[in-house]
Amino acid sequence: MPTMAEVARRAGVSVSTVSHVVNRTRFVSPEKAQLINDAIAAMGYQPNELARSLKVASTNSVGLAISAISNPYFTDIICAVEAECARLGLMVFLSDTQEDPDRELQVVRAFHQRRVDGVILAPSGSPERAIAYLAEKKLPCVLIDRFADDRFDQIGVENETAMRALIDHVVSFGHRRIGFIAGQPGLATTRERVDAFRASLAANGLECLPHYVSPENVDTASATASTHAILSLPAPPTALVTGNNMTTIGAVRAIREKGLSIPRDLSLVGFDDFEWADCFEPRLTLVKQPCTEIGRQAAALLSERIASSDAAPRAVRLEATLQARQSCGRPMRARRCFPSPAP
Amino acid sequence: MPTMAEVARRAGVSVSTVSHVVNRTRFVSPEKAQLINDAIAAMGYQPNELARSLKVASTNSVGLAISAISNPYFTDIICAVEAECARLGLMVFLSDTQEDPDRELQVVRAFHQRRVDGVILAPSGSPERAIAYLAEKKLPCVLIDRFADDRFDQIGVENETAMRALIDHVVSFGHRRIGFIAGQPGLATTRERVDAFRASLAANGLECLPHYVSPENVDTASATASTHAILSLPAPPTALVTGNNMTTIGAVRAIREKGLSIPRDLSLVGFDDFEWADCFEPRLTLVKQPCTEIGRQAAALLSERIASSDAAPRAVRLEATLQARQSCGRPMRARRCFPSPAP
DNA sequence: ATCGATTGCGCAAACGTTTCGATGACTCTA
DNA sequence: TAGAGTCATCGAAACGTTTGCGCAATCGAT
Repeated sequence: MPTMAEVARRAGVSVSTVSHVVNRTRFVSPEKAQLINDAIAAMGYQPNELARSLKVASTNSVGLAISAISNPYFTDIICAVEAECARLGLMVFLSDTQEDPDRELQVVRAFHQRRVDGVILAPSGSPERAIAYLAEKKLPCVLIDRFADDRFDQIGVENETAMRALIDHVVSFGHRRIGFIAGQPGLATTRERVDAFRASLAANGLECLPHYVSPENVDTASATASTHAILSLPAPPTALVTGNNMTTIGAVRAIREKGLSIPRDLSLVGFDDFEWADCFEPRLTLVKQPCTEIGRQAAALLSERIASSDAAPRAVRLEATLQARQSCGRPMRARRCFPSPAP
Repeated sequence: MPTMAEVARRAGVSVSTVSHVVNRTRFVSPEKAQLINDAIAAMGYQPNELARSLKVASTNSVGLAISAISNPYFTDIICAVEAECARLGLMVFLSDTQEDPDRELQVVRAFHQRRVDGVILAPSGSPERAIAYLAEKKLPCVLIDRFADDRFDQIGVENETAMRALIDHVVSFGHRRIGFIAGQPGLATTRERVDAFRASLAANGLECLPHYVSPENVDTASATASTHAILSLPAPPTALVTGNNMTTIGAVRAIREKGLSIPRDLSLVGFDDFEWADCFEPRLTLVKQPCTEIGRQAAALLSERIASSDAAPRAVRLEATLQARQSCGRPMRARRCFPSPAP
């Protein structure tokens, strides 16, 4: 593998001159420049970014630590982060923390050892140790999905208003008994949505029955089980809200297994829209998060943070929008006594 | 940021001794080791992996260049690659080539400049330049999705047998007019599946009508258009085969727009199963690719290649399995004259 | 012709590791 | 007690860059 020194020798100049033509960092006479460029081409020289990084103490790379890469919700985010980073000339290290705080710390540490310029973290359920590490090492970092540590930049979505829109939508059809299949325990997002669920119910003058909310569902299977449990209640809900894409799948499976039809027997709405949603039968009413924008802004925020590490941390909240489709109808019992829903 | 030298000074030893305790690469007396470890803990020392890599000429990192990260087909592959690499102690750089040969070359070059130990490449439609670069620089590399360059390790799936299974399945229901909505032009996979489609039809004694196959669909929108075109033929097919997940979505949309019902009016089967497939109505009959296994083996293959770069290249073909569900029925016209399909 | 400015380039010291060879301080054998 | 042999440690030379400093040559002005 040719080095600058070899290029310099071949071109009959010093390494510093080679460096300066490679980086266009100082004027070099056209003849020498030509010589050098010829030598570079002839030898197929490629600068060693490691050596450069070591010297200038900056790697032009960032670490992207995701709590569960396989979750389709993160796919678009990862994609957008990568795209924006590419635009900014940054390479991205991708790692899956698997919702495991130990692994999360390990990943952040590995990023640091490779001297990434910054980290984008979608925190696990208990990210304290990783967060503390990042803070201690003063590593530029932005948190995705929001986390209440105001020492860091954060980007997430307006869960309260989105949930409120969802509940208002459901209530407008006449539902009064509404269940909630929440997502992964521990996640800030889950907590926020549970709280918002209660608050939205209250805002509509509805009470939140404890066994109508299933607060901890780690995967589709547990969501299926929780849905079964809720639907087996003596007085089951007439509408179900799901906390994320996993729980939506789980709920759909349970409803199908019970032989119920959406929205005739039961209404179903939830969080996390996805590309195929309009191919479902019925088409699912879901809250769509601006994943691409989240990813893009996360990268942009990080890059600004890297540039000026002392600026005040910023928390960005993006708006999620309700994709009203056809999985919410009027409740069974209410069919005859309620008017048509508001448009 | 503390360095080895500072740790050494604090512990009252030489840097080489520190290096040896950090890497457990030589015996050091317990007392000194203790001193050193204390110093490391006290200063929060983290080894600079850049310097290490520069010295030992190995970065313990690999580049993963994907032609389209956002394609859900690749999500599981990326996830599996990351998991296996993590197990092997490798960090992964992720980049999206966006199906663009220029960008692909650029990405591979960036990987090389960062001196990755190897590259996993899901090639674009015309990957020649990137491939040539990899070969010239002798960068260890494994190709995902197979590509006919036997200088490299390759991993992909048995498209011929999978397509054959699909066609046999459809034919067993009595279909004789079968259309094909193929995927992205230029991809080896697309070519293989088109060929296999023709061959499988022939094997069933069926002719392949030219306007029944739509060979170039870059995204869901073009697949929708192609499907519309095929279904508007004077004698349209009674069954449609789709070449990948994108074209499946596109086809479903077109069929829905035309007001047709699956499988009553038209049967639909295709490539690329996905987690939600069983939530569709009707549940879609699809070929499921062993994505996780592809990713895992890609990483494993690469790691072996890195270890011994002179071994003969290997091509691994994994089997794809037909997930027979409910989107294939008997053709309209044949309803009355065909027996029930084979089980 | 002489003198400062300017211009184009080379030298060499970092950056933070790894690792080879060298160096004492021991212990053991004769 | 001298010499060989261990043993634990140290010093210093790499690895491939960047970049501050300085030097010779050229230039325009006096």
